[in-house]
Amino acid sequence: MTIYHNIAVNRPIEQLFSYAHASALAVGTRVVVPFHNTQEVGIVWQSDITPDIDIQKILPIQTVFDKEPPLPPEWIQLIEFAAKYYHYPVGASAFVALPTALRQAEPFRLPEPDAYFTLSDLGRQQALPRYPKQLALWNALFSGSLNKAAARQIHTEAHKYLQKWQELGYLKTTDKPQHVVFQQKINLNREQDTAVKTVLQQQNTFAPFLLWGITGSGKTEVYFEMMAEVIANGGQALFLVPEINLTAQLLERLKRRFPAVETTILHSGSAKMARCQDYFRAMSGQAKIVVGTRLAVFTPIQNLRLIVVDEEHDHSYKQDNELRYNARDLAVWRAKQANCPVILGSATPSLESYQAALNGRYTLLKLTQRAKAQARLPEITLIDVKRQKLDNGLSSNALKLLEENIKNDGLSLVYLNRRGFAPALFCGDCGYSFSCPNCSAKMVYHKYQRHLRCHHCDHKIAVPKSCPDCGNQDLTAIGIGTQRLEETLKKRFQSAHILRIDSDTLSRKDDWQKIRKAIENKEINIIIGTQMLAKGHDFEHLNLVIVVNADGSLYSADMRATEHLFAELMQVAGRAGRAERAGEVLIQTQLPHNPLFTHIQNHDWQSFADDELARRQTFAAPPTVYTAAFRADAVKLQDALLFLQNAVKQFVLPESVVLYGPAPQLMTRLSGRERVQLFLESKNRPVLHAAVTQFAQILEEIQTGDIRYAIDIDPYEC
DNA sequence: AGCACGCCGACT
DNA sequence: GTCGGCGTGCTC
Repeated sequence: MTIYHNIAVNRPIEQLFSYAHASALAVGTRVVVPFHNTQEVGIVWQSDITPDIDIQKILPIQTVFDKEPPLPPEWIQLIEFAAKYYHYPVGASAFVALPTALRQAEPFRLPEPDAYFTLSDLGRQQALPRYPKQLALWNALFSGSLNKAAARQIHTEAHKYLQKWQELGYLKTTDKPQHVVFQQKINLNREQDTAVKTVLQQQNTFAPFLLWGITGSGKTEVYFEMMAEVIANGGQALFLVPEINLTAQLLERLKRRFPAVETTILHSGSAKMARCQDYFRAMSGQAKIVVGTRLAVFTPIQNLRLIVVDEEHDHSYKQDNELRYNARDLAVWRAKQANCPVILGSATPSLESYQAALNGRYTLLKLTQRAKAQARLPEITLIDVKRQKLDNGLSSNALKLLEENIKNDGLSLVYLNRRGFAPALFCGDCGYSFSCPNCSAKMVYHKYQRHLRCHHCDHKIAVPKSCPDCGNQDLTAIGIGTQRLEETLKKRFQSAHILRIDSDTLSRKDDWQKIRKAIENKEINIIIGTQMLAKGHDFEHLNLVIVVNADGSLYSADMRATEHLFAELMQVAGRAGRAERAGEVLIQTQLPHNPLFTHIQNHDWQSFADDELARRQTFAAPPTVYTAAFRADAVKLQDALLFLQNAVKQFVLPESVVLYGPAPQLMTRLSGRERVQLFLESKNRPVLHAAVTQFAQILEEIQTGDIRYAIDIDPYEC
């Protein structure tokens, strides 16, 4: 008997390919098939089909990985949806979503089914261990059951003690986890409690929530409480965090709150095999909590009962290459598929989610109080730096506050989102500036590395001795970067301990632990930091934040720039005064009258969002309309431009779709290629989708030679 | 994406 | 006469 199957392969081509096998294979099975003149990994996408090509041409499937459980139908549906929605080939989409070990043409050996340990009756009568780590393990075994992986999360030497206690007869093993009892119950305030109860009432229905909670309002406790309940009922929870937020701090909190719950952490750093195991542990229902960055949204989860998307406004949920998906949006789709609640949480929600809450698609939950009653919101002061003389970018007010804070043994953060010594080097005579040969950007002056570097393509040149145009040797560094701030502050406060933290100083991963310790031990007076520091890292005693330059994005044409700046400033400001000591924030700006700052000073996200939403309405910008971007690049600008222009000529613009462009992108040159773009917008999503499909077809037909292009649905940059 | 096929310039 | 440039087209 011959059964035909449609197989998805990892190629950027739209079609599936038909192959023959002696028996019907389950959809989702991994296979190896002959393709072109090599072997390719494939996934059975459709089983038992009637092929639409000549049967003579159909080749047999070569290998079937039948020891692996097939990917579940829900996963196939999810990929299918993502591929269609983001206009990316389905085969390639599937392989973006798969852990690397499963992209290889090798069988994956499943880990042994886990044994679960719990205390036996004899064990329950024994005296408690004396050492804290052992005690923690004991407590976890007392209140629930643990497999080895979960035990190791509590105590790295757990296997030793498990063996010892088992030999003594203190333990019994089961193949199913015991009902899990939770150790500590956290006291929630009324708002937190209401949020938890509201969500839990809808446990078995698709229910999207927007959880708006000011910084320090205890969103994490709310998530944990809901997760606890869902897990106690036998379900699994998916917890998405932005890239930068997957910190040791969060993992410690999870471990403390869920000592006896099997947790899986998926991120780009985890080893290939480990990630693959996690995939299967989640798929089989073993892992109760799946934590991860955007990629984790594709984890197959057997009994998904709750999804949390923390910091839902964060742009790192959007992938900006290959399959350009937004994990937050796919999370909502998954919740609908699984009939479970999804919570999008943020102190500064995205306007998309806010609008959804306003028109009733999402339920809005509010946390307006700081969880620690004594922790007050920081006082925010604006400094108009337009007419003030600055000392290397710092106002006299800023310097005064820093000096006082050093005296008082406080911790200050000087925030500037710009690495290097100075963002540009100019000739003092003729005004020549050094630009990157590959990109439309100035080269950044790095004083200590003695080079100029492009922050977009990483092109480096030695610091020039003289102007190539007029020969003048007087070259001046214009503007302020973190290196220059560091130099200035070290000169000024010679006895203070000053630490610069940006991606230039933090090259090695383990550096961070040491730095954390030093900061927590109050060995540091001033931290100079970039965006890296703004998110996810709490330092209890941080009480002064100086924002050196808040304006960059206010001059930009990007609609979302303001939204982004607001979130960034709120986040940075939120670093201050988490403990009992009141925090102080100083923002240096040239545009103090921009209404954005009033809202920042009042800690008033909602007014900001209302204003901004009204503005978007008048400009017919997202989220009022849906958008799609088409970006093309070529070595010559003209080629890329003509490519899109020719497509427009053939395009039949549907009613209620608006076309903008094509025009050069904001950053026209990047890595030696010239980039142009075009937008389609519509109030109606299906209409837009149809228009995009039509346009994509034209592009595919006329694409030649050097031109590359990409489709970006719901783009962030526009 | 790969990889082969295919039709025009500089080489033993 | 051939080696090889990368433009075009196909992969069950």
